[in-house]
Amino acid sequence: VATQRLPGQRAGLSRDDVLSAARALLDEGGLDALSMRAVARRLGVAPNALYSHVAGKTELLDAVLDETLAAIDEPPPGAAAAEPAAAVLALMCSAYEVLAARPALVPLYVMRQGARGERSARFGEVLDGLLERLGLPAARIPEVRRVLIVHTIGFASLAAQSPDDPGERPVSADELARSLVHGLEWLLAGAVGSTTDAAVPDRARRGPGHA
Amino acid sequence: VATQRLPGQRAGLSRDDVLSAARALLDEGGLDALSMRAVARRLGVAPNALYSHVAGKTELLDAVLDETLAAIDEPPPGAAAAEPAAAVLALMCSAYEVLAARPALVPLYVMRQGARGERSARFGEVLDGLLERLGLPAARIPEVRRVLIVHTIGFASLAAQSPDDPGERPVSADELARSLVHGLEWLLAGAVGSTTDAAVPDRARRGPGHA
DNA sequence: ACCTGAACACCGTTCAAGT
DNA sequence: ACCTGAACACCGTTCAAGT
Repeated sequence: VATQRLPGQRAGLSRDDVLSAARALLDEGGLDALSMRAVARRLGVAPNALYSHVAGKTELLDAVLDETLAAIDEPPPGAAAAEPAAAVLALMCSAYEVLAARPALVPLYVMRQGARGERSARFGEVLDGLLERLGLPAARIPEVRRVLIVHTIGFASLAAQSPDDPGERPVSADELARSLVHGLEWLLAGAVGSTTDAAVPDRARRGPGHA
Repeated sequence: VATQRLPGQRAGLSRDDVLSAARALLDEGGLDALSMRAVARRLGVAPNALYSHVAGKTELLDAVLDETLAAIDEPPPGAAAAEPAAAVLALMCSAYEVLAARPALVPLYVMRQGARGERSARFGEVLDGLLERLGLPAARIPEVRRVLIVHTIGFASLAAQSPDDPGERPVSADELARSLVHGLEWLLAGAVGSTTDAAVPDRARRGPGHA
């Protein structure tokens, strides 16, 4: 992108160029590597050129974060209707994987209120729909949504831990994923059980270890 | 602390002075307000003077974080033996309150692997002891510990959200605390239930809403 | 041992100016 | 509308020097 330009010539930058450069820096060097000046350097422009396409660093980070959430797999409508509990598990696991794949973003997701972009909103709506289909009364849905998301993001942030600290036991990714699912099942069973006692299928109670 | 000094005179700084200055900045202006130079400014010394008492910013933050965890209330040995489930709830609620009271530290706690100081280690040991007393087999304790801590830190980070974003519904502190406890109860019930089905007392199943 | 002056290599953001 | 030069007010950290 850094083709030599004479002074006064346009760089032909687009907002997407800025976002992808930011994403690339994030993946290569983590959150520390992502500075406005580094993005500009990578694009071959002056640092302040970015402000024509982005309001500031915060907006840039929010955009990258929300864009990332687009990769979350929504459960097919059929599965949502037939097995809502399994669909919740699948949805949360997908969110976990998406965030764990871009570890540097997780602390950001935590620092903010969980991102306010449209992808994030969509994720919440899909989850709410599944919880409704599970038979939860509308009044309990915000709490259960909160609990499930906190759990999932929390485990994503565990998975995102940089291996720069060799002193601690690493906790294999496998073990972490199993704990994630176990916790989700316990939370779901508790949430549903505190309302009706027979609304969660057996397989969401036993966990994958017994499959 | 910033008494006028002639050049060449000692400032009489101690490591504790540096830590408390850092804590004060953190409480007043959040994580952004805590810079080495700001700490030095507040103490009336040159920025590099701090490096005589602290290895660097990271070590300083770790020290403040771990010191904060000292405020977590350990359950009295009697309660731990008689009502281990209730003791777990009390322990986690105390940790939640301590972290929620110093909101700026929560993202840090999340970004690191949950702090590696001795207070943090002590917290883990106490929790492990309670889980053992609950009747959990040793092999399942790491997982349950992980799940409970992720849940608690996650809710602390929710509670720590700065109110700088008036667009979202605030979610009252009360509502948040209730969700925290509900989630803890669900997780405990699930963890214990997946082993023995009668080891968790009724009150840890019903939740505080029915008290 | 503890502290300062000066410096290095960075930041995010703004302002005025150019095309 | 898009970009640059220059600047402002910051960072964390290091090095040599002073007492």
